[in-house]
Amino acid sequence: MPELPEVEGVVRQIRPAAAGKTIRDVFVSDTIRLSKANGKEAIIKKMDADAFISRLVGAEISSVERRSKYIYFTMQKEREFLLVNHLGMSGAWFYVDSLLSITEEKFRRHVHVVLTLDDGNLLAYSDIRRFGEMRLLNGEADFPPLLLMAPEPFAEEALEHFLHMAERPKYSAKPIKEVIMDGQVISGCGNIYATEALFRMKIHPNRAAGRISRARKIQLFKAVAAILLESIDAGGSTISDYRNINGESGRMQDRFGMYGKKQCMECGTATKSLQIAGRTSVYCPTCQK
DNA sequence: CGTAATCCCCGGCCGC
DNA sequence: TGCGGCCGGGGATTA
Repeated sequence: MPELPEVEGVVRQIRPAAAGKTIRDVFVSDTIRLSKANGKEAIIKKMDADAFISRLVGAEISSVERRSKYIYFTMQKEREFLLVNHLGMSGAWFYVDSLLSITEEKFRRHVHVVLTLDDGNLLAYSDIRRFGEMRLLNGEADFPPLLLMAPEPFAEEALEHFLHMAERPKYSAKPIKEVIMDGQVISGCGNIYATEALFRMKIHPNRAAGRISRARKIQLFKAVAAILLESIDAGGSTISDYRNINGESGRMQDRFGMYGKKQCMECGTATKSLQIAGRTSVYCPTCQK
């Protein structure tokens, strides 16, 4: 499940492959077409497959950037527009000369969008569970949730934003884990990195945000940002379906102290898990208070 | 208008 | 081998 570090890795690989290239052709899978014909919003949002294709064909990809867990492809055609992609649970990009070059069958058989570039290669989007999204926008304002995202966690104003948001009344009674996973509070921190940051800080995931001192909140925010950076350096985490565009796995999962663990890596106590905001939250009942 | 709860998009995977 | 149930990011919808 790609979070900020995984998306960053993908963007760093897509950028040199895609930037400056022009899209010659676009393929959308029959699965997506059928799903949309049945009234579902499968991957391609708010637009039918043919409109999606005709808007993209002939566009030049002028830049590829990450914003939170989203990938922004800036396109130039008659006018500038954006292709905004979220990888959801299982989205993955491949830059290949042929779909047959995607060696892992479970990725190859779930390729749903293919951009044929003017260098003859393909940018293929695979999404096993189809929780990913693609939107064509004239700007962020066309999709208001983008405007509400917290600043990038490494931006100077991110800490102040975090404190301001986390101290709002609506968050004070909520479990701290739910608060740091809220994209309007911190960008890009999902279940994995929230779990790890709380473990490092020895904070119980269910502790009410309002019952954590400002000093501890500052430390917690810094722990989240540090772990995200560490993971970027390690090539991200590979949990189930994440691959980078070369089909490679990351290494950050080898450094987890808590996520997916049966025993605490610090004290050996059996870990516990509970549901917070609908997500499994693992913690050490001895270390985390 | 803001907030909270529920629904939904899916197939790999696990346990029986 | 078959099959039911679980899991989850986050927007949309409903209350």
